Amino acid sequence: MRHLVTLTMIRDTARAGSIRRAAEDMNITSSALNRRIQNFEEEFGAPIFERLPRGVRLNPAGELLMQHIQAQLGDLARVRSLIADLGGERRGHVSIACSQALNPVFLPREVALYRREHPGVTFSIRIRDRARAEEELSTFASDLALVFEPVHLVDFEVIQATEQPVCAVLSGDHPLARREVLRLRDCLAERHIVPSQEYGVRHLLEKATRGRSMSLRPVLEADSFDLMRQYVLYEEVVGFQIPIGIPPTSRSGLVLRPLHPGDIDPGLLLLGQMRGRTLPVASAKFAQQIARALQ
Amino acid sequence: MRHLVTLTMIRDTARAGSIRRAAEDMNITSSALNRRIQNFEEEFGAPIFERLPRGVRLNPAGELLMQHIQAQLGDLARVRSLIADLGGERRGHVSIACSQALNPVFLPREVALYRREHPGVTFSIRIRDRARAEEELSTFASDLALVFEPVHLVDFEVIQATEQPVCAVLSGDHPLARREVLRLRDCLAERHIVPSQEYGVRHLLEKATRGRSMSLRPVLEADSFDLMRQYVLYEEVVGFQIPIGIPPTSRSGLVLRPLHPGDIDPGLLLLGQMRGRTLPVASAKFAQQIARALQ
DNA sequence: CTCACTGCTGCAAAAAACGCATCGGAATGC
DNA sequence: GCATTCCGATGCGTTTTTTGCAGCAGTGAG
Repeated sequence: MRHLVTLTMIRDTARAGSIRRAAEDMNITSSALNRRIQNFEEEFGAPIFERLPRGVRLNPAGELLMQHIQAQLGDLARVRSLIADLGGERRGHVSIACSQALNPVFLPREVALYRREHPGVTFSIRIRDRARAEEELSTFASDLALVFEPVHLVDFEVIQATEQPVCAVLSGDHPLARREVLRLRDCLAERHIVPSQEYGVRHLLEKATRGRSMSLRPVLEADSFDLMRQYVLYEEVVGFQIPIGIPPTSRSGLVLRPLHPGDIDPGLLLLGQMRGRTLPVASAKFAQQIARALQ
Repeated sequence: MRHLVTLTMIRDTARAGSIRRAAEDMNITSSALNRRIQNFEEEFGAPIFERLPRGVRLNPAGELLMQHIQAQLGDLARVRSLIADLGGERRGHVSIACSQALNPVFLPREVALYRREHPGVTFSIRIRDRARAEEELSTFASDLALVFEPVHLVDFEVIQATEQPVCAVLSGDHPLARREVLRLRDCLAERHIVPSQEYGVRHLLEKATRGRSMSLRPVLEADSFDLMRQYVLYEEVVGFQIPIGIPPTSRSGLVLRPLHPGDIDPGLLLLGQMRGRTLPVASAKFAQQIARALQ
């Protein structure tokens, strides 16, 4: 889109933090980019960049303009998607930021299901921790976010919510695996492994232990749920995850046991979008499908 | 804004209904405009105009695009207004579409009041009947609409509502002027004048007479409330208007008498904006002021 | 100090947009 | 039924805009 090049250049320059660097990235000379920016500022009536000795940075006006640019780009994508849709092509692109837990089962299944109906639709999936996932929405980098226990819900408009209780993950050989329901205290008495700070499961675990003469003493702390799932097969430890992230009961030797209700609060898995935004058709339809699946 | 010229040209072409005519209006040759449109359609990936033997017309895709263009232009105006505001200049522009009734007193007073505080803010006021006023909102031609008894409230987001009873307007010499409260039946027994079809007052009058053995037999039907106010001073007739449109009781010889409650429903004077839209600062502040004044 | 890196600017070349004249087609007037 | 009128499209030469190149001045790190 010819009329948007200046705007996207401004956006990329702001991201790169320097005109020269940005120019290099987009394979033009810095002078060309510099002039574009200067001309834009002149007709815009106000400077949008602060000139620093080490590069440029958006000033407050620029920040405002940047929001406008993002919104414009997003809306244009939405319009194109709508138009493709009325042509009966059902093309489009869905970008979604989601927690790691959705990785192994849920998301692959849902995406495949959707693409079976609409082969013209493409996807980008970005695995992000809950804070970053919300950021993705407000920068228009993703249309949707599917997060476990989001942090600050401003600008996050909930489309669908489901409770997900924290469960213990262990090997079938583990002594605790014989019981149907586990107490959190018993789990923590064993050797255990927990996700790192930025994840919702960890947050809920800390909330559950705080002020109850229990404490987390993990033998392993990791930011990969997949790794932790594998690890319980190698050492006799207890892991913690939410059911949606566990592959179907198979011969993997992995066992999932609910924790006693009352020992730990269930968390919320939320599907959401940027508040007030109108999503492209493809994204909106996919959101509907996921919402149904979550119920 | 250089990057918007193609978009505004497309908009104006759609309005003009023909490339040649539009090109003439904007003082360029038709070939230049034609090429712009062709190039845009090519990179957009779909035609947006239907080529007719007598000109062009937007196709469905074009209609969608047009909404996008309007939204973009509106949002850019909002951003500029925000930026001007953070510079402490308090500049901006307010465009408002309103019923004729607000003409003589209310709007001039409120605009003057606002401009006393913020001399940098300019106004456009468009007098429109209620249907057109709502149209203005959805085409982004006006930020605000202040209308008496709007027609179809979709896309019309009410900011403030006030009841306005229909009153009789007559000369001080008129026989009915001696009574404090008038019956509608008595008024219609006299020679009377009414606004034309498109106005809310007329609508309420017809609603009040329908099926009650009363009927409107106006000696004069006009689309100017000002004219009708003047006319009652020249002939012994009864006019109908809402209080907000009547100049303060003065030596004009004009008398305002309420109609008996129950004879006719009061109408609603509504201040509204395009649903879901974020208004520029100046318009939002002015809307607040008007909302207070209406209470 | 040197060095590296920044944004900025004169000038010529390349690219894009424009005006002019004209074509073919479809509705309108007589 | 034919001339007229109005429409969008297009080839071509000219004008305007954008770009690349090279070099400038300023700033901070080592």
